[in-house]
Amino acid sequence: MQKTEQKERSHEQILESAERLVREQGIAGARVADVMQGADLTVGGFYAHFASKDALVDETLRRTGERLRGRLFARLEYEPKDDRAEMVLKRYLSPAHRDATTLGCPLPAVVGEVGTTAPQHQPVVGEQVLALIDRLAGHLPAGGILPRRALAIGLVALMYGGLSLARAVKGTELSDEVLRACRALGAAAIRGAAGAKS
Amino acid sequence: MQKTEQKERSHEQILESAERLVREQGIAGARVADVMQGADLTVGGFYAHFASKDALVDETLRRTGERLRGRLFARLEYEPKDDRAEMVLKRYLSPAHRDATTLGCPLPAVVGEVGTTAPQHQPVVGEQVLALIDRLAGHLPAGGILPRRALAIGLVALMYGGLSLARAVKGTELSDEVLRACRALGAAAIRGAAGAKS
DNA sequence: TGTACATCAGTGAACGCGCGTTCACTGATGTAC
DNA sequence: TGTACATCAGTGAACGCGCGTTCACTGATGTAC
Repeated sequence: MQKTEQKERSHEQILESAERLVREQGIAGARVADVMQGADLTVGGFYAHFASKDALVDETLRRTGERLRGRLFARLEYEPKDDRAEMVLKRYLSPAHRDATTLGCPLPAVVGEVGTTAPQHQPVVGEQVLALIDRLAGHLPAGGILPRRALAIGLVALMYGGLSLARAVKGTELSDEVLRACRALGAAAIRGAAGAKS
Repeated sequence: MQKTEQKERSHEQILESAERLVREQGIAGARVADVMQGADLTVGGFYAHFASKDALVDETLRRTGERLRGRLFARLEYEPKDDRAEMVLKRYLSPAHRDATTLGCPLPAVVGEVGTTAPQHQPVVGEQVLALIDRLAGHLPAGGILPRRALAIGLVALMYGGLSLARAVKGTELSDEVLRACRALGAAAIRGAAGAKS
């Protein structure tokens, strides 16, 4: 194996390890030494790949955001157009997504930190939230009770809020109840908007 | 001043300092030394008042939760019954509440941590979320498109999610937009439920 | 009433630990002649 | 083709710092006689 090739592989593995850890443990919880261990490397080598932990976290947030959107909006072409937004809602607010902490949406783990102790990541998180809103808006009906974009924003807040609360009280009855209630409220909002259209 | 009286005063001041810091900086960000400094005391005295930082945080979360509900549901008797839930929604999702980090809802600062690195506070957070849901449910119409409790849960997730996102992107256009969109979506859900009733 | 002692809230320095970051070094790979 | 040297990804120990917690001590307040 070539040297550069080897280094790119390591770089990739560091990022993948970071993606898992940030989703699971948040920003502060994803320690550099643990990230490197998860990539089968030792701490010292980290700074040959990234300028700082903050740089790694920013890159990681971009990638987890992209991957989330990829999974969330995948294979929608087989669904009727009017059902697609609700499909996304159901995927996001599923028990499977709540429990898949190493794979799912990173927002529940990081939004609170960005609002408090990690404001340096605000730009990236802003970008990712916007990207999610735009993508969802593309599957919503226009001319409903709410402007398309407003509905998309509200739904993203509902999804993020519901998933975060469900994860925070994971293991209790309330956790499943939160997911169900948010799916129902979101679906009603989407259908209400579609209904008001005709 | 009597000794016990003095100690009670200090205890109270420690708690008030912790309430401010936890809301502003989250659990990890509210350091024991800073909490004590905020109460005009030094670190060493802390353990005469609380068994551990975790114990302080639990107590703090109970108190900030109670205070939030007090403020959020205050003076509603002057509003028409049907407008009360919407009033609560507007108070929670106001720019003033977003900016009042030392006084407002503690959930945005702590829910993420409880879901990741601070699961020991799950029971208290669960209690507080439930209390908020119950209180809000009391102001919602029965017999709507969603059961009262489900609507209350969905609204709490929407409010928490909207406020958290608005705080995370504070200072950008998106921040105000999130608050507005969530208010609109929540209001539509409440009115929709009320409308379906008659 | 005054004096000696007991109590105890709070102090300040230290402890152990974990974190992000740095750096001298290693050893495998690639290059020059 | 073989040998000497250069490169560089990764190692592992150390650095400085900050955290939660502990503890010997202080000094003001309260009590006994």
